[in-house]
This record gives sequence, C-alpha cells and structure tokens, in this order.
Amino acid sequence: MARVGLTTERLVRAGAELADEIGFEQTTPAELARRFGVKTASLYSHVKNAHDLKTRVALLALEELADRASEAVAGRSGADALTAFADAYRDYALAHPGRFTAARYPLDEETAAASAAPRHSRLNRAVLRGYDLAEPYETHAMRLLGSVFSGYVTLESAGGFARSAPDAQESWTEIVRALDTLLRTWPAAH
Amino acid sequence: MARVGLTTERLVRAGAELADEIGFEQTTPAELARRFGVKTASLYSHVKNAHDLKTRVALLALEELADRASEAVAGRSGADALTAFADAYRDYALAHPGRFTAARYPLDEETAAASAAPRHSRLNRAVLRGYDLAEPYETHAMRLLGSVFSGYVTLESAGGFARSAPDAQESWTEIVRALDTLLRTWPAAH
DNA sequence: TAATTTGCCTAAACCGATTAGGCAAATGGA
DNA sequence: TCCATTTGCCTAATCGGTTTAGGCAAATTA
Repeated sequence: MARVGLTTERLVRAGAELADEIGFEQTTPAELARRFGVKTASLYSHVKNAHDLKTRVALLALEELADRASEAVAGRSGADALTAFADAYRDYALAHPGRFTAARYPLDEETAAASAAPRHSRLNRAVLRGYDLAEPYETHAMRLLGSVFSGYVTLESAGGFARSAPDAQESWTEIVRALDTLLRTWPAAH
Repeated sequence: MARVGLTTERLVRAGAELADEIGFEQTTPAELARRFGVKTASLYSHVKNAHDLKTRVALLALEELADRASEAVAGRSGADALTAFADAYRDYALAHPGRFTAARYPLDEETAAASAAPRHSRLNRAVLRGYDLAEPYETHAMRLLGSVFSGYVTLESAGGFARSAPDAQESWTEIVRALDTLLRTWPAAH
C-alpha cells in the first residue's frame, strides 16, 4: 500500500509537536500512528518502544533548549547574560510546554551523558562566570538557578500563577533581578 | 467470599504507600487491587476511576504536606521559620517521593480550591510576614520560594545533584540562607 | 430468622503496547 | 528492463490495564 515515509527522525519530530499539542504523557505510539495514518505496529521498526519514543523526544527538546540558551548568552555577561539565559528558558517552556516536560523525562545515566544535558551545565556555569563565585558557591548557584527556572516555569505553566496579580511576567522579571543581586553578593557574611 | 474490607479511605492510603514504593505513575487500580488481593473491578465501587484514585492520593499528600509545614512554622519567625518551612518541604519530598509527585498532580479548579492548596499559600505568606515585604514583593517572594523549593526537590529526587560535590544537603542549606538574606533586603535599590 | 443492603465476584468490551510473519513497493545491480 | 534483495507497512495475535453490568453471598437490620 501507499508508503508514508516513516523515519525515526520524522516520528520524533512529530512526537515533539504532539507533545506540545496534547501533552507529553499523551505522546504515545498509538496517537502518533493515528497522526501519520498508519497502524501502530508500523512504528516499531523505527522506534524500539514507547519509552524509546519518549526518550528521543526528550533528547530533541534538550538539544533545542540548549541551542536557544546558547544563542541567548552568546556575547553577554553578568546580569545581561543571566536575564537572557533565564528568558530563553522560560520562553521555550511557554512556547513548547510538551517539549519542556519532555526535557525533564528521566534518562538513564549513559543516555543523559550523551545528551545535551552537559551543555546545559556548561552554559549555566558560563553565565555564572560573570559573578566570579568561588567553589562551592558556584555549584550552589548553579543549583539555585536550575531550581528557580525549572520550578517557576513548571508552576507557571501548571497555571499556578494565573488568576492572581501581579502577572507572571512581572514576578519573573523581579525574581531574575533579585537573583542577580544575590549572586553579586554571594557569599555575603551571614 | 472473604471480604477484605475495602474503603475509599483504605484504598487512598494504600495508594499513597504504593506511590512511594513504585512511583505515582504506576499507582493504578490494577496494581492496587493486586496489593489487596482482590479483582480490579472491585475497586470501582470505592473510587470512580483511575483519575479519581490519583486525585485522592494527591489530596492526601497536599494535606499531609500542609500539616507538616504548619507544625514546622508554628512558633517561629524570620530565618527560623523560613528554614523550618523549607526543611519540612524537602524532608517530606525525600521521605515520600511518590506522594510528593502526587501533590503536583494537576487538579481542576474546584478540586484545587477545596484542597489544602490554599493552606499552602497561607503558610507561605505567614513565613514571609517576618520579612515585612510590601506588595507586590510579597507575592514575588511567594512565587520565588515556591519555585525554589519545588524545583530543588524535584531536581534532587530526580538524581540531578547526585554524583557531584558538594552534596545536596549543603547546597540546600546555603540556598535557604541566601534566600533569607535576599528577603531581608528586598526590594533593594537596583 | 427473614429482608435488605452491600461487597466482591465473573464476564465482557475496549484500548494501548508489543511481537511475528507476510506481501508489496522501492532499490539496485545485471 | 528484469530479477533479486531490501525495506516499509500491514494483518494477526497476545497481553495487560480500564471500565461497566449483573450476580451471589456475606453482613446488617428488623
């Protein structure tokens, strides 16, 4: 019968779009097959199983996010880099909620090591270089930024900040500003 | 045949334990039925469906977490209250990973309003009262704390901070200390 | 003890994941 | 161009989870 031209590549790309439309959890072989107008079984020559599909979407999202963040911080430093980094993260999450969820899909150790995750770490550290923090504070700071960014955006896209003033954008701006202040004075004498 | 004595209450409690043992995602009617030694269909007189079961576990977790947080901040203020609040949150998440995941299960608006979620908001605000922040900064601060706590603990239990020094406890302590400093000086002149 | 309620069962339909095996379309020499 | 091979999607089947309908026996109440 008519061949549709399935590819691992095309499946993963479509899976990412599907995730943004209906949610990462709902991004299943069955749904994807429906999207392509083929039988579910036909996907199994291109992806190993449902977990493999999700993992590949996660890897794609991690790459995309790292690309955006990378562009954002290029040529910037200090508060400027921090803001650009933060916004890149949040903008991506708001524009691509399914992929953003995918990016936090648990990967096993080897897969994670081969993913864009190390790039994220390096970018985070690069942003912090402008603040000249001594270890272990640079690591604390990395963890703080990772927590705030991922936490804020997760809560925001779950609707946590809707229906209440001030709007989510304003809090975000102030929080990033406050983090900049904090980083410039860390570790302050307690 | 022998009656096991199923109850919505008992199912939800067992569901919470199951979540901690095998993960919230895997907390399904089928698994729960196995646990009680009954047929899956037998659960359906006690919970409406799989989503209802998960929602009830989520509500239980939110209550438990609010109880702990409430006890933790009682009689404390300032940095003391902040630290106790933060630790209550993290300790619960580490001790009960499945329930903690459950606590972030998306609830529809009415369910959320009838849940312990508003208590969480009030507790958060109570902790911030010690810092005497004017609006909109108190709201920004609530969102910051919520983001950091949920973000940090999520990343930590996903293994994000394992296999690297300094250990997660140390970063946590420093981050909470830094947040205290930040809150005491917010909004600083930029 | 008889009547009623209630709890768990069996049976069955449906759907998603996954594997095995088949056939037709594409590909690539001769 | 024709044949051989590869490859892509299909059918068929199994398995397991979700959910509904209806039945029977245990618990409850009178």
